[in-house]
Formats: sequence, C-alpha cells, structure tokens
Amino acid sequence: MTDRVVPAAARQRRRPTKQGVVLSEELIVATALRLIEEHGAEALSVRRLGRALGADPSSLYRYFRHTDDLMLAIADELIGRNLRVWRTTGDWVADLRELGLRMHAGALAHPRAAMLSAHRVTGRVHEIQAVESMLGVLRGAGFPDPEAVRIYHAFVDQALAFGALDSACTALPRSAREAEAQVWRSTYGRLPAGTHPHIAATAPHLVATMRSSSYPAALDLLLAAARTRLDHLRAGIVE
Amino acid sequence: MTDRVVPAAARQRRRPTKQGVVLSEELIVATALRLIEEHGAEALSVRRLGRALGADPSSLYRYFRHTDDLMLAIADELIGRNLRVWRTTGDWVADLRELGLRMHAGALAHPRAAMLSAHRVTGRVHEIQAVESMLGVLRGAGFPDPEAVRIYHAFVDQALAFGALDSACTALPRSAREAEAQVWRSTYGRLPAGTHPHIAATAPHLVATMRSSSYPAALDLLLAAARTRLDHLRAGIVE
DNA sequence: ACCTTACGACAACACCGTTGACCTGTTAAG
DNA sequence: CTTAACAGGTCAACGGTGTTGTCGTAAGGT
Repeated sequence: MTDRVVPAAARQRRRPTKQGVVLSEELIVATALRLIEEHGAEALSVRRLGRALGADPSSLYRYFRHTDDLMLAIADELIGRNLRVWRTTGDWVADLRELGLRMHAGALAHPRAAMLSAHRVTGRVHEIQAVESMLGVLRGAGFPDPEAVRIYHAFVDQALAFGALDSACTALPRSAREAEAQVWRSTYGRLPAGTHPHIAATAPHLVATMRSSSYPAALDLLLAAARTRLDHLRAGIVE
Repeated sequence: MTDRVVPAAARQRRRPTKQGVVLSEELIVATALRLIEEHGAEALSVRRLGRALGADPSSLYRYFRHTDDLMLAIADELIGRNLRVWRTTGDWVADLRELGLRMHAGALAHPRAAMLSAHRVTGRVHEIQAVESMLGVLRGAGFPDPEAVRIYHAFVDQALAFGALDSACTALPRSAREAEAQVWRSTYGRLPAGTHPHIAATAPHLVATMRSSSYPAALDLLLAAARTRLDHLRAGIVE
C-alpha cells in the first residue's frame, strides 16, 4: 500500500461515513479512550473501534499508520490532560511532588490507557511540553544539566511505572483483589515468630500498609534524595 | 467445556505425542521460557508453543486453563530462580542494591512474565522468604518497624514497577523501539532554544540518558534517602 | 485381558491487524 | 455551472491468534 495516511494537518475532504459520522483524529482518540474505560483495554481493537465509530475498520488506517500510532495519540492526549492544570509555584520540591501525584492520579483515572501508554515515547506536543516544564523546574532549582536529566528521567519513569502498576491492580477482577487482601491478612498476618520473626514483628504494619499504593512514599524518598544532593552540590562538595 | 485441566499433581497416563514427546507442566514451562528467550516475547503463542513442543496446541489446555495460567506458572519459576542466589553481607545498602538490581534484571530476562506478575501477590514460599529477608535487612539496619515497612513497600514496588515498565519496552517490536530512539534524536534533539530552552540546553544528555533504564538511578536515590533518614533517626532527630 | 478414562488430535469458531482494489462525494479550477 | 481529480470511505481477503466440542486411542488398574 502506498502511503495511505494524510499528513494529519490539512484534511479538507471530510466525507461522512455510511452511518453518517464525520471522522477525525480527535474523534477517533476520544472514542478509543471511551472504549478503553468502559470495556477494558482488551476491548480496544481496530475492528471494535470502527464499529463504535460507525465506520469501516480500514478507514482508521487513513488516520493512523498502525494501531501503535493510535496508542501514541491516546497516550499524548492523557499527558495533555494531566499537565493542563499544573502550575509552578517556585518551590521545586512542592511542584514536582504535585506533578508526580497528579500524573499518578491521572493514570488511576484511566487505568487501562495508562497501562498501555506508560512505556511509550510519543514525541507529540503534550509530551514535549511536559518534558520542557520538568527540566525547567530542575534547572531552575540549580541542578547542573547532567544531574537534572538524570533526576528527570528517574522522576518521570517512577511516576509512569507506579501509575501502570497501581492501574494494573485496580484492573484486577474484584475477586482477585479480595483474594490478595486475604493473603496479607491470613498468610502474612499469621506467620509464627519462630520461623519468620521480622514478618511476625511487623505484621500489623504490613497488613495496614500493603493495601494502599506506595507511590507517595517512593516519591517523597526520591525528592528527599534529590534535595540532599542539591544541598551537597551547593555546598561545593564534588563527591 | 467442562474442566479439562487435571489437578496438576496426580497425572498418571503420560501418553506421548504423535511426534513422540511426553508432555508435562515443567516441560511446557521450560519450552515457553526457551521460546521467549530465543525468539522474543511476541513469539510466544499457544500455537507456536505447541509446534515447538511437537504437540497440538489444544493439548496445552489439559495443563493450563488459559494463557494467563501459563504466564503465572512461568513467573513463579522465575521468582524462585532470582531469590535462590541472593545472600546478605551485612551492608544493608549494598544488599538491597544488589537485590533490587537482581529483581530488575530477572524481570528484563523474561519480560512477558514480569509484566503479568508484577502486580500480584502470590503468598507462596519464595515470596514469603523474600519479604522476611528484606524486612530483616531493614530492621537489622536499625529502622523502627513502621519505617522499615514503609521503605520495604516502596523498595519492592519500585523494583517490580520498573521491572514491568522496562520489560514492556523490550517487548515492543523492533521497529517501534527504533522509532522511539529516533524520536529522541530527531524530535527532542532539534527543538529550537527559543521555544524550548531547557530541552535544547540538555539535548545531548537527554539523547544519551533516555535510551537506557532509569532504574539504577531511581534505586540509588531511594537508598540514599533511606540512609539519610536512618542517620537522622540515629541522631535522635524526631522530625 | 478387559474396561475405563486421561489425554492427544482434529476441526471449527470467532476474533485479530493489515492491505490492495474499488467506488464515490467533495472540491477547486475553468 | 461543469467537470475532472482525488481524498477518503468501503469491501473482501490473507494469515495470524486464543479457545472449545468432539472423538479415538492407548495406558493403567483390576
């Protein structure tokens, strides 16, 4: 097939579908997101999406080269939604904390999409804006460039990775979730101190802590380490 | 179909396949792992696995209810392998660093299994041993119980989350991976300083850093923060 | 030596992504 | 206003996937 996709920008001949729908990149992405949220990630296929749109599946290939392209478009849309409401305050730790929690919450709000897109680089507008903003915060705080990039990378991957992990948990069927809670209560909560002293000693804390996400704790540890590192740099310690 | 799978334990009638192979759960898991290692994660399908085993694809459903069951069996096997070789040395930071890297490497060695099992609690022997060991390291270092549990939780979830995230990247088709590298080089490497000053300033670092996993960096940040916290606790600072 | 039945084989089903060929309504030029 | 080009929707097909209902047969206990 010769290049079937038109450069995205200049589309003029918008012919309606047999069922009367006028397709567009945005409509396709929005419908895909709706499908994912309503019926799960595995419900997203070119054919189902076509059906939901009221169009032939092959029509979508006029807008996206393959399904992967569509995934990237979906991912970028999510990034954009998360970033749109974020503003910097001048306190870099607070800003990054806020952004991390927002990304994590955004992932949990669209679990299936988050699981699909967490590991992709889109190279699209929203993502670029996000990268620029985060690097700006870190460089503004005083991190030298290599350090800023290193911390940016760890920060963003941590947010995405925990977002995907916790999303996967919420996507488990109800019975499986209850079974896991039960494992913590019955199995770990009742191990004898003789064979498993450390688990036995911390059992109440374990049962209480393991049911919720560890992302806030992990995020705070990362930011604390970054702050310490910046203090050392400022004090002229070369390490 | 009524339950086609026999309770796993008591199988007696081991009839050889048309091609002369005697199937078993272990043989299937081992062959699946070999397939994944040799031809990539996407080469694992029930049909291909059947072909590799010299058996009809449908025969595998006598041993696993669905492909997910097979994946979990593979994951269980991997957990065991990772833990078996880990020994504590007395230096808690080095021990946790070693374990984190080992878990991450284990995940990358078998991406599909890692992605499926990262967010599940098994409550089986190997997992329990791992929890006991990690808590032991942290409590032995001097962390009070709530703190030890908090850090354990962040540590293990971070290892699993990054393992799954990076596994997902390696599971991408070759073309998609190259496309991502290209995005960093062409898109991010060429943004004008006028509109994107921070990206432009750090472009070489970005291109160099983003191609590899940020897990080692994130792990070191987490451990650094934990060590700082411990110093504060030892100094009697109550925060 | 027989009977039972576990379990491998087969064929079929309903999906999937992707493509080449076709057809038609929109649009811009004359 | 007419008309010709072509963007873009449609159709049919290919080769893949996971999964299941049915059947035959050989292995094992007796």
